[in-house]
Amino acid sequence: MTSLDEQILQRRTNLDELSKLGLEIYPRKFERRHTIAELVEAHVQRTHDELEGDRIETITGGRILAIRAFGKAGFLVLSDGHAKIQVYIRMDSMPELDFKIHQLLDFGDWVGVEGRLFRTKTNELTIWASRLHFLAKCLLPLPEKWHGLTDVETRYRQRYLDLIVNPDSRRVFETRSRIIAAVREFMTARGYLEVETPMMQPIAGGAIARPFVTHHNALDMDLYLRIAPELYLKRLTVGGFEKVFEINRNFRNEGISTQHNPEFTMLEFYEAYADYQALMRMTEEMIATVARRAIGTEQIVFGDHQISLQAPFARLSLRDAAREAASRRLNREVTDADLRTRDAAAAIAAHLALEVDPGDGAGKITTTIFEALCEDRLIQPTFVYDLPTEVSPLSKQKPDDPDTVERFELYIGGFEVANAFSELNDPAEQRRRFEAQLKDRAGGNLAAHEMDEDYIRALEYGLPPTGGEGVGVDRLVMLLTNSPSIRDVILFPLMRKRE
RNA sequence: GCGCCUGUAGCUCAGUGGUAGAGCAUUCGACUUUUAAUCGAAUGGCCGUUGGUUCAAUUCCAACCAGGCGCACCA
Repeated sequence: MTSLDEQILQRRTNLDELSKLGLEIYPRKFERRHTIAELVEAHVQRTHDELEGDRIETITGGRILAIRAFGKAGFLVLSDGHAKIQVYIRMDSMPELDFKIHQLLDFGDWVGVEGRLFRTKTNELTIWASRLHFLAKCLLPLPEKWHGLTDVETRYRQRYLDLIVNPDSRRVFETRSRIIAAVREFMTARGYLEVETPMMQPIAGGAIARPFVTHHNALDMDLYLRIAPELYLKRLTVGGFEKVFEINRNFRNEGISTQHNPEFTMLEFYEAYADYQALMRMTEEMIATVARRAIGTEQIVFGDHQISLQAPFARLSLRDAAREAASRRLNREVTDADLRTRDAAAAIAAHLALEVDPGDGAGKITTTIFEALCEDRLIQPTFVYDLPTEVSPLSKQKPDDPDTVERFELYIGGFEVANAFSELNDPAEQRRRFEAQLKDRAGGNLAAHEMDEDYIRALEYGLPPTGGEGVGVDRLVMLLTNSPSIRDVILFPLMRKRE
């Protein structure tokens, strides 16, 4: 028999023995007078003498995280997830039955306790148990108390174990919840309406990415899991909702990395009458505000870096960034004209040993140069603005420069956190952009945008000047919780199936 | 998809071409204020899977499975 089998058998035997004592081994409810967190918060400052004077009686419950038994007495450590408290068990302080229950408990079981608060010799806040109630059995052995669970695969596949034994992991997800609440509060306070748009879409639009395909049986229709809510949210702006936002999942059928999970959470919002400059100001305020509310500071530590999220953030044009980085790297002057000429840009990329597709134009190549040379160096929050039109099928061009759009990406910690632009609202130009994407698609780029006739029709009804933005919520959580991998901030990241 | 690394007890980790090791956990014994409780004893292994080399493989080699990191794709 293996150690695992043996330990499971022992726990089952203990459960059988509990049953033989006449207990309901899966009781239906237990009424707590206080949670453990409430007890700790209310009494952690109280001294031994104060507690003896007050005689505070409580009824509480939790999972057993430690058992230290010695003969006719012992200690349990109970957790309610937020806080821990010690319980003192004495044979002569409780009914015989309750003490027998104590002898059949295993690490991980759920119990309820009645008793009085006191402080031990070592000054630990403790419940002196007068009753012990069995609530549920943990039939499988838990990871070790001291080293905890470090195997990342088990942490992701069996997140419940991670949450039981690794308080830091639990804290990440509590912070995640606060971050999302703070974002929602920020948007709502600014008069934004929260909406939900389709996750299953007949045309996967609003981003450049490969979608997941699914099928509706009754309609016998293929559908795509959305890669972005963008085109639907802008339809709402056409419909007269001037400020809308959605916080929800997007699905992109692409590689997995420390910064990419196939499903990820995005805040996306649209504001009529705003342009990308207004969105930059709003974004830096939002990120600073959310950081303050969720973690209490704008100064964060991310890996080896100290990052200040205090507004205003740096601003850098993409062409300038690419030009300067390429000039430095090649040790010669690269001009703006070089980056705007296909052949010159391609030659520069070649010198930089960057791969360029034959179909890539000057704008795409400039973006490639930027991504290779600049992206991971943008540690402090930086708006990279004025992107090439070629890589921005839904953004509005600059009035004096049709090759450039009013768009920015926000970089923090070396990766992209947000992407925003003045929305293209000219239906004729939008049709031309879609057609360019179709050409790209015909050339084999499965991520290129499809034609969306209904979206063009919506624009024909009139989209007011509008600014729109997407914020990668998971990445924001990574930054604010100092998590190096997106999987550390997603409760159940996608894993390969295992038999 | 490519490259590098990892997989040994429930957990955390050592280790070796010749019958497999520790700590915690588990079991038994002692113990009525411990807190990584302590003390004594014991149990627990298809060394990821399948092949190959070898007298002999957990160890060397290959493929596969799973994971991590990097690249690519992208947010």
